Amino acid sequence: MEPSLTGLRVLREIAERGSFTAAATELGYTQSAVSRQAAALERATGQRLFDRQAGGVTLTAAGLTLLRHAVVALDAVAAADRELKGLPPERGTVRLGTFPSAGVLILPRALAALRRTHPRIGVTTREATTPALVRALRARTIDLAILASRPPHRPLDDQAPPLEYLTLSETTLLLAVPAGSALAAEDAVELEALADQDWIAGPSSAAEPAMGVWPGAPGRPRIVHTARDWLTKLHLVAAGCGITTVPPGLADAVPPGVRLVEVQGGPAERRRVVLARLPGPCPPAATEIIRALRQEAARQPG
Amino acid sequence: MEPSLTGLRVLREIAERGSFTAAATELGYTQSAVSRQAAALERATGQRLFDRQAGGVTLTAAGLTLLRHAVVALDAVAAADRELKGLPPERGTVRLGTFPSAGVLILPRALAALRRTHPRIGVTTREATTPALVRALRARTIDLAILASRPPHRPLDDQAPPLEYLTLSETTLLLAVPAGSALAAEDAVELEALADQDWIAGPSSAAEPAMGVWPGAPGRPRIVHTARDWLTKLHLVAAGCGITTVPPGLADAVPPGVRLVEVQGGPAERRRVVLARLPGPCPPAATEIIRALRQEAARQPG
DNA sequence: GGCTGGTATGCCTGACTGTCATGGAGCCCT
DNA sequence: AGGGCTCCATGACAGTCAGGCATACCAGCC
Repeated sequence: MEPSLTGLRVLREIAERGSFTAAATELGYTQSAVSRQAAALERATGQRLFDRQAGGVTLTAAGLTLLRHAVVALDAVAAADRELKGLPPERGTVRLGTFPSAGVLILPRALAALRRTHPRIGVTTREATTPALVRALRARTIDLAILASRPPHRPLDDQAPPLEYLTLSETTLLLAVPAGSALAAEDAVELEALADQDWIAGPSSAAEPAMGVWPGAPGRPRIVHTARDWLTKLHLVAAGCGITTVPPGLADAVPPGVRLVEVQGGPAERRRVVLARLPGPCPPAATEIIRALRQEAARQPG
Repeated sequence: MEPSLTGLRVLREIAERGSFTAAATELGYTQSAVSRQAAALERATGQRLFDRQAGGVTLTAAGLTLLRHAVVALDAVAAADRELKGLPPERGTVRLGTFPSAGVLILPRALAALRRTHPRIGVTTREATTPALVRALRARTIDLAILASRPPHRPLDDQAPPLEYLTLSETTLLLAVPAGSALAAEDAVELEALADQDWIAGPSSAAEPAMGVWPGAPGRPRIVHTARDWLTKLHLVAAGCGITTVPPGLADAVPPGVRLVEVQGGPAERRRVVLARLPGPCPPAATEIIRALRQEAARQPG
């Protein structure tokens, strides 16, 4: 037997989403259909391709090799489709994945600079969580990923081949407080002052410590709002609804009524913005984007 | 809708065989199945892919572009299959197609030389008719083809992109006669002496003038034997059953009882041995084979 | 005008690929 | 420890599709 094209597409989606169910909803299938397709693939290849663990699925080594070839095949039929429709053959466009807050300042500036110097290079971007971006890199659905990393800066997965990382900038975390509040009186506040505060956090996932709350703040954080969007969070802060953490890259973008202060007395909260890609030859369009991103990152030091 | 993998495989086979029926028998299908697959492909792409003419099928421009991508996809899944089975990933092996008599001397010597200088390069060969080889080149089922060409040396098909040709050697035809016969008395015979002779021809096809009979020989040739195999033909000559034409490359291989003579008085019968390939980058293994073939061709001048 | 290549198509069956509904295994939180 | 959640597997079923078979059709050729 032989793997089918839809089987390969399902494989790619599973690799990218990290779970059968997510892949199913993404493809418009039922979870059971995806499960069957996965089983059919394993039957066709005669090997275990998926590591079913609680909470998701990762690809085995065999699954990764099949994925590598599957991407080639799927891209070929997609290219055929485009070419037969008379569309240009997708030349030189780079697919970029970013973690949510990268899209606020670094990315648009770098892209604007790139468009000035290399107007022919096409870029598409996609926002997603860090693990989703890592999976998308491995599924070759994106070419480059801008990720956030906190110490200790470990590799983001342990699959082979290891990803290549390039640090764009290294920053320290800031605290956004309402302009009129007591916390805004000085340029820096003490860690102890953060006890008994209302916090505005990001979408809280069970695994990660809630983004937006200062790590190591004393006491139990009282999360009163959660919002994905930076602008929402900052306006909540301006409205006096709470405080939250922000990367310094946003310094130029804070609305009136919000003040950014440093936090003293705890361990320095250093974050890295990291560019990740699969090892291997780098197409020229991608190197140009990397250059533009590094230049822009250097321009606004953390 | 989307073309299926089997559809693409059928497309490749049609391109290579030049007819639905031939593709069907090759794939173990019925002709009707192939016809339906072809129709499904055209439905999926929304374009006419095949030019149905009497006596066979050629690909349209759209068919050729689809074929180009189809080959990539099919190779990808084949490579995945190999790799998952633990086989080496088919690196550097070149698929060579030859016309029947190339296999006698040029090819084995060139391959022997190549194995001495580059033992790592793998070569597979396949013998077929000239049009089949041209189609196989276009279907990317072979990488290189050794073809025979007679004047006027036109391109062997009119599809795009045009094939690249490289003349390996240019020879003049010889006549194989029984050693004891009257024709063997001199080094050369007159064209008129070829009237009223028994001829040993190749498999006669309706389209081509029978191979083996001297072109322009006076009178109607009397074909008493037909044989594909060179050794068979030469032994028939040795047995006095008739005479036939041979390329001079076989000079070293004639069995006792056979003499090779030239023919005077007619137009020179010049043949070329031509190496053909699709335009585009040439993998290093292929260039090595080309080098070996040219070297061997130069060693035994026609 | 029959014959010999070739392709297209109506009819049928078996397989496959989906959905629906249900069951079972971990993990987390209380 | 147990309830609840999220995940994957699987039995039953239906619609579709891809094959085979038989036949019709078409063009060139003797």
